[in-house]
Amino acid sequence: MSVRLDELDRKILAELQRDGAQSLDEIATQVGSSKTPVWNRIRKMKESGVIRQQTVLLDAEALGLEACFFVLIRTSEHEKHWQDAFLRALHERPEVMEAHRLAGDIDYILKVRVPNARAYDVFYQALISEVKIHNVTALLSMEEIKHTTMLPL
Amino acid sequence: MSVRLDELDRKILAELQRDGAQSLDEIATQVGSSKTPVWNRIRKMKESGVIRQQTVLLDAEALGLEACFFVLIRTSEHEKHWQDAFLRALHERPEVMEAHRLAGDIDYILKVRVPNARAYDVFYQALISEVKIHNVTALLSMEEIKHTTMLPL
DNA sequence: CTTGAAAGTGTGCATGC
DNA sequence: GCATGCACACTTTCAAG
Repeated sequence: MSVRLDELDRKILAELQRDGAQSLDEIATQVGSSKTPVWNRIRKMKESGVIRQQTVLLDAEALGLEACFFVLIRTSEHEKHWQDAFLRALHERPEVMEAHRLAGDIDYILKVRVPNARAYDVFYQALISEVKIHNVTALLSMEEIKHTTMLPL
Repeated sequence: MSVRLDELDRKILAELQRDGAQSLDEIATQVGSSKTPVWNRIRKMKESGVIRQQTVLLDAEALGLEACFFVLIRTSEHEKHWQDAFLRALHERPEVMEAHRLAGDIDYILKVRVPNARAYDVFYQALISEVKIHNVTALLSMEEIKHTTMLPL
């Protein structure tokens, strides 16, 4: 899975993470190189999947998504059939921003963004009606202290 | 905080979230409009902060960041002085991808990305030596089932 | 909103270091 | 490998209808 990257590659990635709208010339200047090598390296990193996607980050509050919950899930079901249904439900629902399978006594954690607490309840009721879940704890975020997509290089 | 957006604005945002590298012409075609109105709306949404950042998403595993922890924190300290120090520590550490202040008996949740479990321990020891923390539970992610930055519009 | 035009950028190639 | 220059098509940006 891991790919070999040198200092220059990492500098380029850092610039792209910081601002993905920069021109090749700007990036080349920032990293102390020139257009051709920067362009070739970016192309390779896109092909190899190190760079997965170019996107914009939106302001959730400005869009009226004012509630964020972390959902801790314990299940008694561990068969493949159940898991498939559960994963499908997570992928289908756009309010599920993130989902992880965990080690330990909590089986899954979700991050869910919705307009308000009522919308969370609608989501929750729909989810438990689709798949059997043993135990759920919802943690309500009062304040997003930090949120970054910039991976440490 | 909330901004009024019409159908066209939302379609534009959906396209930008899906692929932030598209040209104005492509977006205009996708949303059934033309370059100038699309350009004006994007400019306004950048100014108003609805569009916060343009960036690239990298593959954490390919970069050797193979461990992801959710950290549940209870604290006994609730004075401003303590909180300032804690927030500063979180902002300074690049491995902290996300941090929320919660309602309920758990005070904070963090999402931390590191190369391996050893690196998490280094982070953890450094954090508790900097600020006093009452109780910590770390949840280790075995598998990232879903991870999206695309907000539901 | 549409047209259109000027300035800037991405992409690719060719040269020599 | 890298820097530089060049070329063309495409894109952004913005003024005027």
